[in-house]
Amino acid sequence: MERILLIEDDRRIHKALKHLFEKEGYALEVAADGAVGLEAFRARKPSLVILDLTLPLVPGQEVCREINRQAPTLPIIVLSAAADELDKVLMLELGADDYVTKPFSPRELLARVRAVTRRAHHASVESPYAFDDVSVDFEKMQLTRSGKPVPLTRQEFKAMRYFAANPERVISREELLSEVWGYNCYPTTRTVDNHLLSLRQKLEKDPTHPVHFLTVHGVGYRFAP
Amino acid sequence: MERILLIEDDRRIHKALKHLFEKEGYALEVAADGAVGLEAFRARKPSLVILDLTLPLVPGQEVCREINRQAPTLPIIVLSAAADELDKVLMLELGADDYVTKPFSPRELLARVRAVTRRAHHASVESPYAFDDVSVDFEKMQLTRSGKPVPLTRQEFKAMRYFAANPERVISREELLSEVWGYNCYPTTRTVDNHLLSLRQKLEKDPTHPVHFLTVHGVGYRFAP
DNA sequence: ACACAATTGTCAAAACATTGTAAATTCTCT
DNA sequence: AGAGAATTTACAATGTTTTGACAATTGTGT
Repeated sequence: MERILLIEDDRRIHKALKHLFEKEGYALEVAADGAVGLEAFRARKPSLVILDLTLPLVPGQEVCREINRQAPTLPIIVLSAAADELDKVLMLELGADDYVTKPFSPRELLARVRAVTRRAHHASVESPYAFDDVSVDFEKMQLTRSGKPVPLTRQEFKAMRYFAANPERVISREELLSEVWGYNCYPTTRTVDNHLLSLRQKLEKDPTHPVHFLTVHGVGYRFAP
Repeated sequence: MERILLIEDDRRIHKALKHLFEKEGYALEVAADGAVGLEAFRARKPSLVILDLTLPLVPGQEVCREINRQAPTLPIIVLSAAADELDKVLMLELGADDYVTKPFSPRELLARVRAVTRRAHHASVESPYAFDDVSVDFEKMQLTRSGKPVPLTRQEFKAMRYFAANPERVISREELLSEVWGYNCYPTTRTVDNHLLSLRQKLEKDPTHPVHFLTVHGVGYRFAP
């Protein structure tokens, strides 16, 4: 999955972008200042960076130059306040691939991201998906079992989606934790089990003898459609 | 067919756009100044307006504001001579949906038109629209419930419209904010809840047990006609 | 087959997060 | 200035996730 690193201190922008980009299949990671941003860039190796110029501590220009030096091919989109009518040429020389002035619409930015990455958007598991008497519409976030709607919680849905995307493969708890729960989140392993429990109770005919959500002892779980 | 109203005094632009847009299946109507433009807007009910800022007689800003007031959901794309950032901010506040600076290529404008219409899902809500005992006329901005008129405010209307255009789909607060509230606007998410509250109170039989405006915990809202 | 260790299933309480709601405040038009 | 709308605030109500105890199960070495 495409990982985007957003280096920006305005939390409202985090919120505004987070949802849209995740809906469109990007993983958006956020860093609130330049130092954290550079660190995150090195640690997470994103496939694209969105960088605010007006950052606390380290100026955005520095960050831009540094990222560009370490990863010359990594696309960078720069955000700048409308006030500082900056030098576009200078930005491009620092390694930026495009720039957007605030205020901007999340969708405008998304369009630029698409343009810059120019990468086909693969619809991996997209709806509708079905197994047994269960059918899942990921787009609408609805799941029905023999026609009747079954409410799933957010985490259950995420887990279901991940299983659907990786059928028949054994998936470890650690993998589920990082893929479904997110990187910076380390709940007890019991958490995963409990969610599997709910999935079984909601989707298996006999929850104590699961047919679809199988456990592979000592390794993890396997989804058999 | 999608009807576009072009309010622009430069005849060369008329010519350049007319041909391309009609080839692409849009009906392009032209008004050469602001007064004629407003009249045409009222008479022809276009599904999108392309508006030049530097108009004779009535300034484009006025026209934009007026159109936005009468039809808050009608997409407006603004053309302006200079890349003046102040204008961009102002325009978006006046209700423009996108902004193209001259000189531009007709194809670029076409792309923006496509983007804006797709975003607005304009085609997918026919007016009058009806569900349950409610019927909505989005063009006249009127809503009746079992025949009796129910006054909705602007935001409520916009939200209603967005829900109607996206039935059954889970819509997050962020999506509502960026689609209904607009570009450079990041109100608290509680704002959305309060508007949902009003919609429920005005349109649900039992506002505390909504049937149409459902909440999907942890994700957002879903409209079920 | 047996005991033992490690892993997993299950439940319910606790911790946490999200949402509903009304009232207060700010904003925007007249 | 005043009315109505939009937004924020504050808190209550609700729903979800995590945790930890314990039971049940599986795997391993003898």
